[in-house]
Amino acid sequence: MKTIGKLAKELGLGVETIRFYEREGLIKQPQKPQNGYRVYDDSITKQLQFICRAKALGFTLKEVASLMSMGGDCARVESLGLQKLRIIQSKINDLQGLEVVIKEMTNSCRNNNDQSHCPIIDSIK
Amino acid sequence: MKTIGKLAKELGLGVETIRFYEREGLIKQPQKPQNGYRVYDDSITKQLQFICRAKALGFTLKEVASLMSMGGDCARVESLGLQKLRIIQSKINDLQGLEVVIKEMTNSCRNNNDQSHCPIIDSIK
DNA sequence: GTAAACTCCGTAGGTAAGTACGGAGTCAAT
DNA sequence: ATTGACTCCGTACTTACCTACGGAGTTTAC
Repeated sequence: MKTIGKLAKELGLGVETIRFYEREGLIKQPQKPQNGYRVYDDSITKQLQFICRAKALGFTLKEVASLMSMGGDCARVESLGLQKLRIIQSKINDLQGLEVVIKEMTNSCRNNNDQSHCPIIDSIK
Repeated sequence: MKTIGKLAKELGLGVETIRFYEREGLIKQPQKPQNGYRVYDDSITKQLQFICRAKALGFTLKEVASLMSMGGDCARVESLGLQKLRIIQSKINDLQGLEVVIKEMTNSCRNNNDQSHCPIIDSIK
């Protein structure tokens, strides 16, 4: 049993962030004793770790909420995962395209001897 | 010479977006004749295309403003480019990591026969 | 026993890059 | 001459995800 500050510290989150997740319906407000302070047990830690991991995997908070509400509906979870996968793959593609373009640009810059203007600026114009 | 609506249409931008870029200092407010309407010549088209291209390369509007103010300082432009390149490469890395994890997760889902719970949800818990 | 640290709540602010609104003036076509 | 489209301006709203503030009550450490 711990209070919100300890929980936050334990997970590397801000107190406000935990309250925010509660407001957003990602976690439930725990029982509060006489003094009005939130008191958490260990199950909340798992839930918050779930949220953090899913976030790290690129899911938005809304999607995390969906995932959590799906319980164990494997087909639906899988479909959300596949959808994320497609998005991630297309992002990778885009970024690799950018990588090539920017590499070319900085190379042309490196080889430029004319101080009066820059091939990147010129080419982008 | 064209008014803001035509310019916007020509570039596929919104009128408000052009006004926004003006407010942000990316482009200058053009001369306005008696009626108060903005009137643009062709040089603005190049500037806005520059902005759009740089944005497509992953530069933020602030960075675009920097680039534009650098004139032809090749070394500085190159350094901004290389910095972007590093960011892009690390993003690609991260996303490829995610790709692997999500692939594994959806695969385990696909092979799951137990309807009562989902390996993705289980593993993330 | 008192000062520091913690918690409560609701609301406001911040970021990035726009997008929308409202009321007023202006221009083009019929 | 009137309708509809266009423009002006400043401000507020949007999305996603927090972060900060203010003022009050509570707990902990010395």
